[in-house]
Amino acid sequence: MLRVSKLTDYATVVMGHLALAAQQVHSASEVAQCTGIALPTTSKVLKTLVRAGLLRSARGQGGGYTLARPAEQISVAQIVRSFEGPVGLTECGSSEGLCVQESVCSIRGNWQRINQLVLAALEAMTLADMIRPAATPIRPLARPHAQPDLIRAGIL
Amino acid sequence: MLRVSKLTDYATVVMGHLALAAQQVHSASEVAQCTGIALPTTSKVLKTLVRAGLLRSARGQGGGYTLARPAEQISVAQIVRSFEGPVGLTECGSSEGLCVQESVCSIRGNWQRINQLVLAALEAMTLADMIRPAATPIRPLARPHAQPDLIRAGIL
DNA sequence: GCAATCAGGACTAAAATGGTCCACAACTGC
DNA sequence: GCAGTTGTGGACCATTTTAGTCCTGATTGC
Repeated sequence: MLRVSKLTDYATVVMGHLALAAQQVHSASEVAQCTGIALPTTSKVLKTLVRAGLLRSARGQGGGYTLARPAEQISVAQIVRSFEGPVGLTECGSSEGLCVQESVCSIRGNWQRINQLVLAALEAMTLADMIRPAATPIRPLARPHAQPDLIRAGIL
Repeated sequence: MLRVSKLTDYATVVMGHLALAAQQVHSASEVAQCTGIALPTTSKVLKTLVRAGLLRSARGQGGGYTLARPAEQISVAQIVRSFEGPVGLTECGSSEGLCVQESVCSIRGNWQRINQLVLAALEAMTLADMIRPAATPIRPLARPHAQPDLIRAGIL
């Protein structure tokens, strides 16, 4: 459904939680409790984020997780990539002989452009933006311009 | 992997094929042959597109499929929606008690904004654009044509 | 040493996806 | 009206992906 996996979704929630108290160390069980995500799953998410370099971890008593960088320097795209791999709406790379016609190939090329737009959207939003209440637009101009598109498309 | 389903991918190829000779009627087998997609699958895709109102069909000898509207009036978003349902990167609607914290809720809200950007990108690209050769194929960043799209969408 | 905590990976269950097939309905041409 | 062609709708199955759990081991602090 053109959707991000649940793990990715959890990851943004988890990262958001850590970002709210960025200076302190959070254990997996604390994060699980505060976010309402089951502990084993939370743990899995945290481990993945460490491997992706977005979190730092410390073992032993008093150990836990902290952001590897300030929230302003962590983009949603980075979080998504940690779980979904390189962002790409179509397979494209793994061609299956579909590209027998130039029409097909032009379509593939154009999918790339769409990819770039999506990627740019994910790149532009930082973790710091995510924990900011949604009502406040990050870029004041974004709203008024996006709205007409939606209306034009008959979605709203 | 934040990707559109294969059926959706096929659909853009199929729609592209029909758009290249929009005035003539294409049978399912002709489309299958020209696109290289297996006939039963092609048929499934075509049926879905008819039900979505993007194609018109005619039965019997000399029957087949044609675009319901000019290619300029068919957006990629409409094609995607036919197969993926309403575009949304996160579940959000089907809340599972994750929204126990305001931090979480702000994150959900911000996901909505990302959704809107993605949607705008899909909305902005029409079928007519898709069959136009991607002038400069597959080069990340700074393409003269992509740039205005990003600005219009409020991303840059 | 012991308890707390993360690390890595195996494993399972459930769901989504892709793909095929069939019986039927509608249309065309003769 | 009949035969052949073409779309319709839905059932069905195999495969892959995803989500989630659990276990064993390593590291750290007291």
